[in-house]
Amino acid sequence: MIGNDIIAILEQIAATASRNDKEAILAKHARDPLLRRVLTYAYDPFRTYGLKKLPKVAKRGEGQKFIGDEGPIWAVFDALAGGVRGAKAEKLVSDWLTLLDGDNATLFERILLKDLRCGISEKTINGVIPGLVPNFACMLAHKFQAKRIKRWPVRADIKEDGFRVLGFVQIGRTGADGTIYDEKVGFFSRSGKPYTTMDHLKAPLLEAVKKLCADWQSGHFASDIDTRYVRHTNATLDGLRVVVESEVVSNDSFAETSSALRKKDGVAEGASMLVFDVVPMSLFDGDDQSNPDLGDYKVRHRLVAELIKRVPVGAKIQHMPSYLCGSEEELMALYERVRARGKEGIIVKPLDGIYERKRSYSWLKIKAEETVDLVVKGAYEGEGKYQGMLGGLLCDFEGVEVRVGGGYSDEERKEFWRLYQHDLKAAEAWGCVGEPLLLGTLVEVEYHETTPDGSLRHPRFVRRRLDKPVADGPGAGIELEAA
DNA sequence: TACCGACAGTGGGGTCGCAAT
DNA sequence: ATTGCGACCC
DNA sequence: CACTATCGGTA
Repeated sequence: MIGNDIIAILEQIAATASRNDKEAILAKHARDPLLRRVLTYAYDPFRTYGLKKLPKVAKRGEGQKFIGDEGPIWAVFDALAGGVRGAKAEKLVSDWLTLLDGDNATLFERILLKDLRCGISEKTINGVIPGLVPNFACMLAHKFQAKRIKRWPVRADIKEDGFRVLGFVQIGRTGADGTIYDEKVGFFSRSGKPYTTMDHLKAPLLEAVKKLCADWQSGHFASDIDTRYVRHTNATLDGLRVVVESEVVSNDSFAETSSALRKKDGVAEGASMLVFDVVPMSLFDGDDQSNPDLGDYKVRHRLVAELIKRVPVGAKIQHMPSYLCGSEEELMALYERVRARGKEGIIVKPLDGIYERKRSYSWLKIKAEETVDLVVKGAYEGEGKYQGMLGGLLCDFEGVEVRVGGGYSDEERKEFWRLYQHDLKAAEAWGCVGEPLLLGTLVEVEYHETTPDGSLRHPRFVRRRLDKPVADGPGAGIELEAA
């Protein structure tokens, strides 16, 4: 196949809204090497190209093409993925854009933007061609709904406002089949990106896991641990290859933690690792999202406790506090207590819950939601499927401009954009906004919390408040943004 | 038949590194 | 030194 | 992180 064929396939996939049809088209061409390479280069999250806006060039009608899955063009992607940036990168891209013909240039652009624009992504692709696109997944929570709780009591873990860190810990050992497993520890984010600022926690964590496994295999405390889990951990290497699930916080502030963890050549000295789960690493090896044989949360919670007991003194590795709750009332009372202690909220987990490598209704998060009414100061257009309608509203929050870009229905995006255009025209015609339809009106905005800069974290539109008078009178304080 | 779970695709504040200015 | 962009975290 | 829209399997 050549690039033109790939574009034709992408058009076919884009043309149908049916997910089954998209999958069928993918399946039909699943063996084509060019398609496979295109899908991988576009959707592998570990390949980034450093360009979100592509250089404009005068395209030729006829020119170079993608031919099969080989050729010099792939070196361009590899160079960008390898870190080539700036003018050098821009020249590479614009040179190729002038060489490629129309379809092939389009394909080139879509891969670089990491969006083939046909309504498929890593999940659908891997569903049809298992393992084609590299990915990483860990367990995540849904918003709390009481009806999701099937049995009481539940365990409520504290939810810290920090960073999810998964520690992959492997103890050096020769396996039954002779495979040699190195001794190593790696820290990763919830999307599988490595953290480099917590190397000082590797040795103590490794030490704790080693002791845990030694005591485990000597039958030290295994008698009261779920037999399924013991069988797995003793009969396989899983006990020596574990993933330690934690939240890392530093200096009691999300911004501080963010700064400490992102520094390129830094050590997050103040970082505390709050461990809330331990899972056999084998669960992360294959495509399976879960394995009921790997123990329920009762077992894993106990394992975390045993692990933490074996952490060398002084190392900032602790057990995330958690509490048993027997009713919804107890949950809410606990939530209020932890909020009063400055924590973000709680994560509710069933005692018999298995670890699932996906967003699961088994974990339910409760966190703060605040509401405020804001004056609309401006608006901006959306992108992609929201072109020609509202992208978001510019709102005033105590003198700080907050962009509110989510929460609208598609109908509201169209309507608000119309109203905004009307207000702009009126202002142009009369030099002022006479009776504005959108500008100067109130909208209710929900958010998580205020930020240190005085803005809103996670702002989203709830509804208009035309029923409520604007504090300073209708249309007060309107300034149209400069063109 | 009506509901709901999984996906895709929009959008936010804030932090860093890097390249251009 | 400052600014803007891209990648990531939430 | 937050949200909405859609398809298609389930209840």
